[in-house]
Amino acid sequence: MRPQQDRQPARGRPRSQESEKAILDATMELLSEIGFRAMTVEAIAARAGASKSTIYRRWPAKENLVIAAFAQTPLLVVRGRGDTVAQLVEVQAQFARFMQETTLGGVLAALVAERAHSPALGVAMDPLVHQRRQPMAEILTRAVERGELPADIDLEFAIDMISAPVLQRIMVMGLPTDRRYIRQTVETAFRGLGGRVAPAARTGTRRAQARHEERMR
Amino acid sequence: MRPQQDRQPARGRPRSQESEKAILDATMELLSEIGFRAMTVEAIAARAGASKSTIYRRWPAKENLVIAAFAQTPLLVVRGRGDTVAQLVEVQAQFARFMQETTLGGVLAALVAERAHSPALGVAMDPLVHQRRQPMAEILTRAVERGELPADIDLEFAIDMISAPVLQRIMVMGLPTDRRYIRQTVETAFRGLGGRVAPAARTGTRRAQARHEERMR
Amino acid sequence: MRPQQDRQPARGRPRSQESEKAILDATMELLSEIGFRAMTVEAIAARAGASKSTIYRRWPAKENLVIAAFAQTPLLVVRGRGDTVAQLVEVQAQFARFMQETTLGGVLAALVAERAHSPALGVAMDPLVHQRRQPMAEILTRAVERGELPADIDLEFAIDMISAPVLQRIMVMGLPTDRRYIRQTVETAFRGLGGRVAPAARTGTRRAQARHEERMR
Amino acid sequence: MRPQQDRQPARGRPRSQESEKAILDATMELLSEIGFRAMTVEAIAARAGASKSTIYRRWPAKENLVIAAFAQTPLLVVRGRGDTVAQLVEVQAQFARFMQETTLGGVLAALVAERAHSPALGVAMDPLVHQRRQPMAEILTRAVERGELPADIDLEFAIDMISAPVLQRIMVMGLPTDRRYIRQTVETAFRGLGGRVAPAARTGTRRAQARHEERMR
DNA sequence: CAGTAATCGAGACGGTACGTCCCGTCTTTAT
DNA sequence: ATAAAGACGGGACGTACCGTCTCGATTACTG
Repeated sequence: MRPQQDRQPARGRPRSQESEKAILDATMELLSEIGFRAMTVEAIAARAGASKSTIYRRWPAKENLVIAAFAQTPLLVVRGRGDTVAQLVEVQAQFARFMQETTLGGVLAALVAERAHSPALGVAMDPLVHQRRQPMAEILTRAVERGELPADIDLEFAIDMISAPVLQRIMVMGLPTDRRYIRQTVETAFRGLGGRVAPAARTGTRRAQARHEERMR
Repeated sequence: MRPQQDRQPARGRPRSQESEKAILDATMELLSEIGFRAMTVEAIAARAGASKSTIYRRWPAKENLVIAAFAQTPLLVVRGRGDTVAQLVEVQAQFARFMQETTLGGVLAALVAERAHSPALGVAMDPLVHQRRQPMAEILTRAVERGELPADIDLEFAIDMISAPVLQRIMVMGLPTDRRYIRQTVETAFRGLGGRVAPAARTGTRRAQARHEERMR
Repeated sequence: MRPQQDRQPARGRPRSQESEKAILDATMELLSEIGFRAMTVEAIAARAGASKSTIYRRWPAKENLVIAAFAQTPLLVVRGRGDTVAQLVEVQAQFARFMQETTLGGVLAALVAERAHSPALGVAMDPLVHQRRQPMAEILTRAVERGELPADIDLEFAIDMISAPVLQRIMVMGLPTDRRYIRQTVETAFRGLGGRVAPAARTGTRRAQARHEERMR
Repeated sequence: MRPQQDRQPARGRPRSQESEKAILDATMELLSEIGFRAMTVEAIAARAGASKSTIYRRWPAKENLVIAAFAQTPLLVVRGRGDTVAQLVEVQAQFARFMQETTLGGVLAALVAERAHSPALGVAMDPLVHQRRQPMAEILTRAVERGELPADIDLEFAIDMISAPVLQRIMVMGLPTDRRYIRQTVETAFRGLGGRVAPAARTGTRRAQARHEERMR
């Protein structure tokens, strides 16, 4: 994943960065328009104004090309504003918007499906997966420091709990997912993980739980 | 999903039920061995000892064949034993075992990916998705009746919260998933949803939360 | 080279004879129009209204396809009329006309060039080569029987001497070749081989033929 | 055919003569080893230790490169020794040896095939063709002067008759060709052309003809 | 002796055709 | 009417070369 070895001064004609960008852009466009399986390398080359050999010189297969296209999408940005739940909702909402606006939910599913029978693909995808989880890890770490979450919490597990419902709804169920749903999942997971939800963030579900707890006493 | 039944007395040679079974079995085997994309209809026909036309006469395309193969897998069984969390854990564990033993996690991902660009496939898959969620709905309904969960809970949302982490871990992350992880997710989600966890089911995370709550007071 | 084994009653859909003919015809047309190297299998398929797989199912490579196309050209016909030289001229002229009208001289050269590095191609071409020489062998045999040529003549060598100049001029030199040139080569070779050229036929087969027709009345 | 000479004193780095020789040598080697069509410019460059641009700077296409490689082969040498037939046999044998030792028969065929659809190539090849025929023209001219051949003989036609059988056997038929065969063809053609064969040169065929002529009387 | 200019190697570029593979359909004989 | 067999038109695959085009590094002559 390192950019290059910065070794020998690069002999021969250097690879065209314009071509590379055009190819990755065309890939993202076609991915959105017609999906992973229907997308052909020939169509990518045609749209990018490049040749097939230029594509295959860089990426050994369609999967790797798609991963590279994904990798150049903007990272999720963590804004330190708001309480922990609000920050988590923000990150999840960014992700949800990206997946739904570009119909890339299905692409991720396709990559995931391929990975089941191609270990190399798994290795190539790992950095992307962790990149997406990193912002949440930071938010949760700060929450632990502020005493909003148990000190001995398992971060990876916590991220699973918070992110899984949104990912499942978008990618597996293919259903539209709005901010209200995201807030609900984050709050429920946060509470289940032992988090202290700020009173101002209370929502319908929150109130329902409060009523329920009252009855329990 | 059933083929044409209750029709007129069937003219000509009747369709061979042996062939149909052999085709579906071969499909499941090949799905497990080489995955959805690498699997060809010709390979299925060869392994099943059938001809391609026999396959295409029954299912219009590869996706539908795979759905049919999935549809004949055993349903999840709900055993009324144990408390609510134990029952949910049992159902999830059954599902996890099935997905991991047969490497069908990737197949589900492939179907999901295809559905993104094929509405017809979505329609065909819906019954399967709901079938899998039905046992959990029953368990949760009983839990509400016993007062273990808020009366106004959104059942579909609750199922999302409980099932998503396991599905994500198996299908999206491709990681092995044991009963301990399943128990942890179910407990955390159950608690987040306002559920009353039976004392005997306490685990590490549960205790950590207890300690945390103590400190919070 | 045998037509078929006439074995098992041919299961499955039989190969289309129309396709086969269309492919061979398209091959001959393209061969004449643009030559062997410039001719692509895709162009043949397009013109024949067939698919590439239909072509590759029958012939493993372009060379074999071209040989097959050649093989369906009409055989040289020996007419027993006239004296030996006139018959030889007639056969050579038929061949020359065929090679020049269809510009297949270059194709034969291409096949010959390929054969140098492909023994299989040599084997495939052999029958064609001998087919072309057979009529001349018959004419020469009759000439020997009539005492017009030495009894112990080497037939293959004689054919070489008679046919080589015309073949060289058309194929190697690429020059137009008329009946006068053909007559000259045949007479010269025939004389060199010890043939007795009928005195009356010297200035032209034309007069010999006139005499022959007189006798016919 | 000479490159630009007598021009201005040449600015910039001069072309490398070592590269040029290495390229032509590599071309001849590969032609012999794998033939014209299988030979790639990249393979020539690799073997010659040159780059493709160095090749294309000198020759516009593969065909021209091959012609250049041919052009540097040694010319046929005429030795004035022996009678006319012996001299002709010597020249033909030199040519046959060269074609057979280096398997360049096939290369010549490939060039000939290309020329059929590329007039420019024909022009480029012409000097080579005439070079090969020139020694025979000289021998025949001397034979005419000595009265061994008719004074009104057509030189080009005579060369066709003498050289065609050997060329056909080597290049078209791809058969090994020994000195005996060459002598036979030259004698037969020479006799057919009205030549007076020296008594010492008599061979089997010659004697057969003698016997035949005897019977004719 | 510092430019200047053409050549060198390397290798990426847009193309084009290759021969293979599989799709989903069609056509045959046998049951 | 359905079965197995297998040919069909179609179209994408990934590879291999084509002949062209940058690159930085040489290697002469020129001023």
